[in-house]
Amino acid sequence: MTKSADKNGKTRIQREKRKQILEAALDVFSQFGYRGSTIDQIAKAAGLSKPNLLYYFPSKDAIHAELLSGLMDSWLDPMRALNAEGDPKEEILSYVRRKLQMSRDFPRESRLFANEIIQGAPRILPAIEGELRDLVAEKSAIIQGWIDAGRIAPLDPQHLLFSIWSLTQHYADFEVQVRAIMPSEERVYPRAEEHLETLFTRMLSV
Amino acid sequence: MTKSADKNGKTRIQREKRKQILEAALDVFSQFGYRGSTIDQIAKAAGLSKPNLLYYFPSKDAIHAELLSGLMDSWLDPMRALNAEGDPKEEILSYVRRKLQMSRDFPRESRLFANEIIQGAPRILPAIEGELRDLVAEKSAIIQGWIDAGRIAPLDPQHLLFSIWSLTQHYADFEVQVRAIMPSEERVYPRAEEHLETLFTRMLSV
DNA sequence: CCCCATTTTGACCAAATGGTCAGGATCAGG
DNA sequence: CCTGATCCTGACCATTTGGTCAAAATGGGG
Repeated sequence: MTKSADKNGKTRIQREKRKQILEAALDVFSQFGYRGSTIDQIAKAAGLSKPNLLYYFPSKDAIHAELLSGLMDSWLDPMRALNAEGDPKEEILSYVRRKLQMSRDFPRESRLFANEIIQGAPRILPAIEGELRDLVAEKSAIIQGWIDAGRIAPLDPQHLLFSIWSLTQHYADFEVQVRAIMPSEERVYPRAEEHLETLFTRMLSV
Repeated sequence: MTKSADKNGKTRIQREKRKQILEAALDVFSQFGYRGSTIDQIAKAAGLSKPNLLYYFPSKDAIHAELLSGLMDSWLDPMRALNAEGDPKEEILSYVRRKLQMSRDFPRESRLFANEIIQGAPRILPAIEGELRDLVAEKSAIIQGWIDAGRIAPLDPQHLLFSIWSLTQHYADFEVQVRAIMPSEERVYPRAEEHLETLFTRMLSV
């Protein structure tokens, strides 16, 4: 009890290796989806043997579940920050910018999520029908309030949110396609940000 | 030579069964991705035994390849129809409407494509870097021409095309999420069409 | 209804996959 | 530097998977 089981219930090695494994698993799962990925692949990517990996996680499923559960929360953060008290147009534009930043900085997470949804969300449907749904309801109401007050142009708040998601996540999820079409363009994201700023500015102007 | 090998080089049964198989494979591949799908799954969905399926197609890969190659072409059709001679705003809006219709009528095809791209487009990268890239270049030039003529508001033509793709395909690829958030809403697509019409109208107005 | 081409099947195979286990290597506190 | 806990490995196992094959069933033109 003295040497092991520190405050976290884990040793230093456990913390390090678990992080390594999750990092590798993110690489693999985000590219091949759950069923298309193998424990061996993940183990190799993490620099471990398969039995060694299974010493840290009980199963393939457990790794995937841990990744997803950690993801959902941070994924919703940019939307949570949407503040009813702020300036409507600026609030929405900030949300778009934050979301685009996440596509740029965490494309693997975006693809992991996309894979899960496309395949019918077998593992996170509850979270979508719960947390996400509630959050959407809350923020839709705020946006509707802005519209009713004549502070932004009228539109469907829920579809506005869908538009924000699809426009921003596209750059991460379909990165290969984007790059194939603008190969020389190093600065995809700055241009994308400009474009989306233009788009939403025009769209929201009364 | 008399009884078999009609004009198509295939018998009636071959034509029927191959169609059945492709139909079933579309169901399965679009949901689980290539690596996540099994021949047995497809065979069962098509009402055949595995060896019987393999009598009609030489391998799992061949089925997938045939689906994808057939897809690429029809996928680009709506963009091909974009006509430099037409009214700019109406041309773009028609393109959006056609693309949204495809999401509504062929969601499995959309997801098959999305799966392929997310996973790095291992099988259709050439087509993307070829046909698609050329078509984008061509249509971007047309749009740029409209902008230069002051007929639509200025914006980045390539990113405009990305926006059209992402906004419309989202309703097919993330259908589960959309439905989870608007479960009561039977009329997702009519509303989506209205929303996108509003969005692009505002965006393109000088 | 005969006969050959076409279609279908069950049995089979090698490789891959998720997971287990006993024992050996290593680490760190005393 | 000893000792028990932690960490790691090779060997192993059952199941799944992509694919083959010989032989049986079926079909349809003559």
